[in-house]
Amino acid sequence: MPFHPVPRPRGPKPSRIAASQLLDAAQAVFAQEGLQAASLRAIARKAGCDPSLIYYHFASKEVLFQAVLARRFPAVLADMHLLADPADARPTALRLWDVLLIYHRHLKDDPGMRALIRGEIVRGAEGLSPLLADQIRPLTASISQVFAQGIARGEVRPEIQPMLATFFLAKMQLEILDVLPTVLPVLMDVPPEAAVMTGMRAWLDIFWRGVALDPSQPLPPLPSPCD
Amino acid sequence: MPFHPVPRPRGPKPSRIAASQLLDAAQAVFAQEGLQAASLRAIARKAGCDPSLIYYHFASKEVLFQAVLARRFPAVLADMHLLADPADARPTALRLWDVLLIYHRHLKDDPGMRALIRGEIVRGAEGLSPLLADQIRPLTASISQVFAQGIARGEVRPEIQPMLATFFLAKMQLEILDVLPTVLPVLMDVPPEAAVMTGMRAWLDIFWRGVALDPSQPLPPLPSPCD
DNA sequence: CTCCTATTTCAACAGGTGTTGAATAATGGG
DNA sequence: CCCATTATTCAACACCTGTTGAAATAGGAG
Repeated sequence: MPFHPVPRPRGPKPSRIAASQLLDAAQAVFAQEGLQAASLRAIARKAGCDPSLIYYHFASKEVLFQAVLARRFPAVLADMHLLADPADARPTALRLWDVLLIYHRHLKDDPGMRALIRGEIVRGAEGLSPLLADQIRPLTASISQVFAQGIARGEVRPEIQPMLATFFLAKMQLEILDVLPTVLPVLMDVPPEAAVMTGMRAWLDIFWRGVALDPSQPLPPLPSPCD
Repeated sequence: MPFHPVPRPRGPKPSRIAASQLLDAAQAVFAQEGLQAASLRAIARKAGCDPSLIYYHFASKEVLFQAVLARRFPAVLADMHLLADPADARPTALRLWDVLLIYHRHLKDDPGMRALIRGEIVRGAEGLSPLLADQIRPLTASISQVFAQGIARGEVRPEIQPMLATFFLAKMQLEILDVLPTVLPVLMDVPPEAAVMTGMRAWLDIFWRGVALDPSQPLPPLPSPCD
């Protein structure tokens, strides 16, 4: 004889769980575990619902993952697209600084998203790359245009491959954002709260000299994001 | 009534499986799947034995993984230590290229190892497992010495912080090794088998110009690892 | 030949995984 | 008030995981 001590009520709870809440939970778990290791049960637990509910909103784990990405990317993409405007006559170094700032602005409050992007990029091409690639491609294209325009304006060495330079600049930015606050205070005499800005400037300082047609010219003054 | 069609013989096979063979198989599987995703059954299958046999030689999956690492790390450390010899009078750019080559030589076949190092570094300085920290610290110290010697010899800009430069150089190297073969063929017209070398050279080209006292001087010819 | 020990396998455990189909409850419209 | 739709849960499936205890075997020692 089966014993059901407290047959909890089925059906919708008083407070419904919106798809956005599921996305929040999914993002958090995906960020910590990665796509492969993250379990739907853990996501459901975090969202406070049954794993099956996920299948009501999303066709599969993979679709859920893609939905998490699709929620954040358009805003970053829009900013980056704006930056690539050919009419923008500011020095290329300054525009590249803006690239870093855009990354920082959109991802600083979202360590989950950073870990997610980083993890999935690193985790290898086979499984998930196609999903992520479709979102990332237009983004890197915009940055690449800034380099191409820099070459045309005689500010960037013509041997520089815009796409490759984009890859180096963006990848490093993505990788160091998380660790700067813990690493920089150890490496240099920098308080943790200033570590991100200091580290980003130091990185652009080296990178820009490596890419500029005239590296003897110092970086222009770089505005802080609060300006 | 259970039916045992062919009760295969138990006991040792004609050719015994040494612990080193298990380590080989484990390394191969860990390399392809990573620590978490690799299954003992897959390792056993590769080694041609039963999963239980692993427990005869190693206490757990984690112990097996550590044994795989312990086999690799000392060699990297020794190479890097040799490179930091102050008597080494070669151009600093060439020595930095050697840093990249050492990383590449020792880690190219071992994404599991790379993933572990990367993960531990991201997790922050204090969270680093003591075993790994003790092995990484002298490694970064060696690279840092090369930068310091470069400054002393008037080849590297004196403003460059050796530890910070080490951080940028080594972190990027660690991060791009995995993705170059899949990313570079897309970004540039480079076949996958040449992607790693091409990408490493391009990265050092930019980085060295960013760090050098006289960036107008081009990189010296960089030997391939086969030389 | 006999026994012992090191090595190897088998079978099972307890738990986790993505996924599905049916059942159920709340909600809103007619 | 009823009824259809929507949101949610339950229970189960088939499979995979790390791990363990006992059984079995081969080879060498006596």
